[in-house]
Amino acid sequence: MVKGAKPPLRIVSANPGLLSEQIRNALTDEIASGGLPAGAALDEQDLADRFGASRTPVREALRQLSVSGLVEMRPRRGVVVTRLTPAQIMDMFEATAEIEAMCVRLATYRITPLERSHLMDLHESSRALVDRRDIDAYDAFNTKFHEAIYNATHNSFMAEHAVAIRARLKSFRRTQLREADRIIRSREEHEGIMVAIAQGDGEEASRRMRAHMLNAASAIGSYIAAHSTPD
Amino acid sequence: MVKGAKPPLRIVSANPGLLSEQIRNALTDEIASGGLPAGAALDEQDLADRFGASRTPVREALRQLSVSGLVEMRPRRGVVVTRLTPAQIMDMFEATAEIEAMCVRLATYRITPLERSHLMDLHESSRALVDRRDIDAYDAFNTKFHEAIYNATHNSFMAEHAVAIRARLKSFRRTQLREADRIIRSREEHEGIMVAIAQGDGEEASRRMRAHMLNAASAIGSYIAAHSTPD
DNA sequence: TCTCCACCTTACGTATACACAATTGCATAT
DNA sequence: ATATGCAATTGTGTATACGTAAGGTGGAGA
Repeated sequence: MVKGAKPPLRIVSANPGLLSEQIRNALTDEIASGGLPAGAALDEQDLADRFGASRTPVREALRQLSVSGLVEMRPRRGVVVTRLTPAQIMDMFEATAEIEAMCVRLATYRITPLERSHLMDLHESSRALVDRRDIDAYDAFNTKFHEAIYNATHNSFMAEHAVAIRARLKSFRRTQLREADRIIRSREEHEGIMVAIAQGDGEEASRRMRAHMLNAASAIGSYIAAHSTPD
Repeated sequence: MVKGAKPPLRIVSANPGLLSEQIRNALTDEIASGGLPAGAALDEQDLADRFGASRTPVREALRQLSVSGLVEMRPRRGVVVTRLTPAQIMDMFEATAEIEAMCVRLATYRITPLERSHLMDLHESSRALVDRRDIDAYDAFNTKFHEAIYNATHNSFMAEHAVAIRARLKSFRRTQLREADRIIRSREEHEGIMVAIAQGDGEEASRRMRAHMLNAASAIGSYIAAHSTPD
C-alpha cells in the first residue's frame, strides 16, 4: 500500500454518489438551516465554484429543489430561495397540523405494541431535555417523536409526505421553541397525545395533535408578523 | 403607433417557455395517461431525439419528475417509469382519501356562498354525464369537482398538494369508472357530500368523502389485484 | 453443456462551449 | 433633472464532447 499515498478516495461511510445529489442535499440543508436566507439569489456559476463542480450538476440540483418548492425559478432570470409570505407560512402550518392530526389518528388504530413502547420511551426521554432547556436536543427529539408517529400509520406514502412537509418548515419551527416556556408546554401537549394513544382514542389524539401543532404555529405567528419584511 | 407592427410579444395563450418544461409536461401527460406504462425505460437520447432537443433539457425534466415520484432514477442505470406495488397504490389511495376528507371538512366551514353555488352547479351538471355514461366527460368533471373543494379550503398550500396527489393517481382512477355502475354510485356519493356541505356539517362531509374515495379505491383494488404482474 | 472471465458496447454523469435573453449602465433628449 | 432608448455585460438555456461505469457477449476452461 505504499503507492496508496494517492488521495484515499474517501468512499468511507457513504460513497459520494451523484455529484448533483450531494449538491442538492447540501443546498437543502443550507436553506432549511437558514444559512441561505429566503430571497437569496442562487448564481449557478458561484455555486459550481463553491462545490468545485461545473454548472451542470448544480442546475440539476436546483431544478429538483424547485419541485420541492424550496427555490423558485424564473426562466432566464435566475433562481432564488423561496420567499414565503406570512399567509403562505400559515397555510403550510395549518396543512401540517391537519396532516399530523390525520397521521396520529391512523397511528392510534394501527400502532404495534413494540412501536408504542418505543414511542413511550422516546417521549419519556424528552423530560430531561426540557429540564435542561436544551432546545437543540429537544428539536431533534421532536422530529424523531413525530416521525415515529408517521411510521406507525403503516402507510409509507403518508409517512414520506409528512416527513417532507415537516422538513420544509424546519427553519420556522426552530424559532418557536425559543419562545418563553414553549418547550414546557410542548412536552405537556405531547403527554396529552400519548395518553389518548394509550387509550386507543384516535379522534382525541387527533384533536390534541392538531391543537399542539396550531399552538406551535401561533407561537411563531407573532414572531413572523413582527419580523416580516415590511416590503 | 405605426411602428407597433413589432412582433406582438405573443404571450398569447402560452409562450413556448423552457424546452425542459415542455418536455416535462409532455412526459407527465404520457405517464399519467398510460402512454408510457409503468416500468418503461426512458432513454435520454431517445427522448431527446423524439423531442428534437439535446439530452440536457431531457435530463432536467427527468430529474424533476423523479422528485414528484413519477419516475425512478438508478444512478448510472437509467430512468424508468415508477412501478408501484399494489401495496403502494393502496397506500396512496388511502392517503388521498384522508386528504380529501380533510379538505372537504375545512371547505365546509370556509366555503363562500359564491363558491358553494358554483360547486352545486358543477354537481348538477354531472347528472347528464351519468345518464349518457360519458366516462371521459365524467372523469373531467370529477377533477373539477374535487378541485373546487380543494380551493374552498382557502389554503393554497393544501389545494396544490391535493391536486398534485390526485394527478399522481390519475392513471389508476380512470379504470375504476369503467367498473359496472361505479359512475352512478360515484354521483350518489357526491350527492351525499353536497348535502353535508349544505348543512354545514364538516365532519359528516368528511366521513362521506372518505367513504367515497375508499369506494373508488376498492373499485379498482380488485382490478389491480387481478391485473398485477405476478413477478 | 455450463460457468466464469475478459472485452466491448452502450448510455449515463459531468464538463465545456455557444447563443441569446434580460438587466444594467450610460448617453441623449425633453 | 428626469425619462427614454441604446449598448454592453452578465448569466441562463441548450448543445456537444468526453470519461467511465454498468451490462452484455463471446470464448475458453471445466
